[in-house]
Amino acid sequence: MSEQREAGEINPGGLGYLKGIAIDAVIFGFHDSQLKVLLIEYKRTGLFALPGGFIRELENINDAALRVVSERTGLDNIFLDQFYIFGDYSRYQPDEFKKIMSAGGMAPPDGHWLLQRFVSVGYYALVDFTRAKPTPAIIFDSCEWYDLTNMPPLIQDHTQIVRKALDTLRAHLDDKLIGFNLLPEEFTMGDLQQLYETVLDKKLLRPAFQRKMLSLGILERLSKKFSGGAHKAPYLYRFIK
Amino acid sequence: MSEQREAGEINPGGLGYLKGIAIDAVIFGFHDSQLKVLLIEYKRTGLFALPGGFIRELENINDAALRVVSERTGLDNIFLDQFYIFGDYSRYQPDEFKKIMSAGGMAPPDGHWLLQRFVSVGYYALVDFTRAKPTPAIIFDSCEWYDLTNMPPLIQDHTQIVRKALDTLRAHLDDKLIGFNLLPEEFTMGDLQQLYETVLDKKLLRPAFQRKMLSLGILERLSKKFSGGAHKAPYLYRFIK
DNA sequence: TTATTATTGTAACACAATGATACAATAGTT
DNA sequence: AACTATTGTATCATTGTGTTACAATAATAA
Repeated sequence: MSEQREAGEINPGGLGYLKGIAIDAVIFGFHDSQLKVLLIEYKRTGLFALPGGFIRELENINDAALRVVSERTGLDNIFLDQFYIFGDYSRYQPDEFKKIMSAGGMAPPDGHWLLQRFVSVGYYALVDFTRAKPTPAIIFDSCEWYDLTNMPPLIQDHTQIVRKALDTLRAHLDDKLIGFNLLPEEFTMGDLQQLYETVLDKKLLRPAFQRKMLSLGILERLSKKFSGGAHKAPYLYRFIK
Repeated sequence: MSEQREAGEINPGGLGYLKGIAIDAVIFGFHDSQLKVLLIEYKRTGLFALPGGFIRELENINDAALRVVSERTGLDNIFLDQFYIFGDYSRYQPDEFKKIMSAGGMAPPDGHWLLQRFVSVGYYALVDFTRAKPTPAIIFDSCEWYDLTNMPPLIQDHTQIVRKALDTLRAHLDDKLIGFNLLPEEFTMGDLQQLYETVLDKKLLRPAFQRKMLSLGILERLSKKFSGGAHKAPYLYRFIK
């Protein structure tokens, strides 16, 4: 990241990047029975946004998205899925970006490539909260986790992008079996159920949930046990694949 | 379409269109127990491709896709869904497009905007085969239906785009109840089952299929009957919504 | 050591959904 | 009026899920 140009960095010339296309990443984490989203704050603006970036001229879009998520979380081998492209003309709000660039110490001319209309490719990522290391870029004041239920207002249509990402996550949670990407390597059945209940925002019946999960044949019981409170200790599980 | 510039038309200056982004539409039809795809053939090239187009500077991407499908089929109120954006660098094959433009009577300079790298937003449409009127643009030799199982080779990655569209259609057929968009207004339970069997490429049990469909409460029995062969006549149904 | 307590793992039953077979009800044809 | 192919649906078996119940712990307290 030292020599190489960062995705979040504003490149005055736009050299080396595709114009008119950006990537926005909804990076989900799970902690304390809460779904979290990683948000960045542009320097000296108080404006919050999804981590994003641009696509290099020789780069696949999916690789650019991996790069963006990797730069913000420090993680590789991430679950990442492209879920929608946001291409309404009404997204085009150059004033907001002008403010961001000005606060960043640039006086962008009106025809600047970053002030033209942009289309955003939306990706959502599922990461292990305990392993992610939120990392701001130079032009950010911060890069931190926020409760999904307690996000600050976001620039542009980023709030709707988060909303659509959540809808997609919910729809895919069961049939694509992607939930475990949000958990650490080892976890209890209770952890897994809490994750499902949080994502789907509804209570599930414990016996049915356990039966279903075990019947899928994707869980390895580690025969180890927890040491916790005054009660029977749960088994730890690991996803096999 | 006379005054207004067509989406399929090659615009030498690229004025009025977003650069670097195109739309490709996989337009599905259903006829004779076969899934059909609408393909165009570029003039004097023998090159087949998906109907596509570009996005006007003031146009929403979804509207551009509607326009493309409408121009090729003559239909409005179409079921249309954006399913993926194809953004690999390896898609960039300027020679193929150079050939198309040359055959169209243009000698494109090397820096021409249509010879730059493009990203394609993939849409799939479900239309009533009996109502669609395939309509070529000026630069096409033809615009016709092809059996999904018997398509000519397509330019670029268009065959993969069709493949991914079909995967998406299969995944959504049941849970989004979109199949009826491929049928005419009135149809028999047998028609509907044949459609499902063709799309999913597997046999279904007649009693179970009928029970399931009727239990959904989305079918209106028209109490009319067919006059066909030497057997009991089936009811006609219509989707209600 | 032995109760106590909270929680886990799973058995057991009810109910719903689906797979599969059977058969009566036709719309023609012979 | 008998025959034939197909439709509509009843029926039963099987599977999956919702729900209740309870034995098996892992600490803590007596």
